[in-house]
Amino acid sequence: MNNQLNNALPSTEECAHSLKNVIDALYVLNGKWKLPLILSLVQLAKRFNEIQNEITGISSKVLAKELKDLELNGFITRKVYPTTPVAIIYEATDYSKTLKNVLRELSLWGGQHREKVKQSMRLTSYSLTRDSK
Amino acid sequence: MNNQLNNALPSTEECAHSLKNVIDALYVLNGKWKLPLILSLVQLAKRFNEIQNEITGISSKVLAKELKDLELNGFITRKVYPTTPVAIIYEATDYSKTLKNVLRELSLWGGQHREKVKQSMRLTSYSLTRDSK
DNA sequence: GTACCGACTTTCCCAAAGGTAAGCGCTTAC
DNA sequence: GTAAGCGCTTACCTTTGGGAAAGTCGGTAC
Repeated sequence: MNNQLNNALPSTEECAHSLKNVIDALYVLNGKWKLPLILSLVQLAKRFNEIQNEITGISSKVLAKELKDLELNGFITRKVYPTTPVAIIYEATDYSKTLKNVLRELSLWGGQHREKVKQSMRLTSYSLTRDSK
Repeated sequence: MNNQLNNALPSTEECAHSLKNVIDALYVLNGKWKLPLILSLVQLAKRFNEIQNEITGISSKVLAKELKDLELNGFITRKVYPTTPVAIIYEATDYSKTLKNVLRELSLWGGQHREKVKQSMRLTSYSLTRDSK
């Protein structure tokens, strides 16, 4: 028993578990677009073209494939509203919403990270201008 | 001003920001192995073969490439200890540690997700045995 | 001097991800 | 009846990821 207090160092098994958990999570959330898509639809249900406008850079082919994938895995539902013309709305399921904390932390980190990259870019271009003169 | 209280609905720009943040984050954390590797090394600095034993499934080629990548991006450092024989230890930088919250949430979610998948597998195999009889 | 370990590198190969561009079936607008 | 918008699909191609297996280079142990 090397775990006398609850906040002692995590045991080896706990580490292995969290490693396995992360690997399992990434298995379904793999690729460039799944998390951005889920985030976009958790914020607001949208139609195909609206998504494509928001997530700049994704092609219709890839978007269609990713949406199918997300639906199969229970993250979103595709709803057809019989208006004229029909409106096809993709909306996040409750299961998607269990990712909220993950998305929040990832967004926070992404913001900080961009700042850090900007910093180092400034330094790089500074040393470049100095070196090239 | 549609934001009378701090906890009002997030504005459109805020949504767009968080989307951009997540996309930027995934740009450096892409692939199957980066987050698992960072997690493993944040828990404890290790040598090459130790990592390969912990992250089962990764080949030495891919591991070498990912480690180089992570070093270039400032997530880990490669330290050579002049013992005999030399020990090469990969350790997480402080910058890696800024990912702690992301990793914790991802691990938590991964654990829940595995439970959910197990559940649905049980249901599927039940209906399969019923259908096939 | 031969065999083994650690830390890779190299080669070869395959599959999946993803980009580009065009097209299609339907419907409404003009 | 022609054009435009929506929600895709298809075909083609390049890039990337990644697995298997063998090789390499400097140790050290015997």
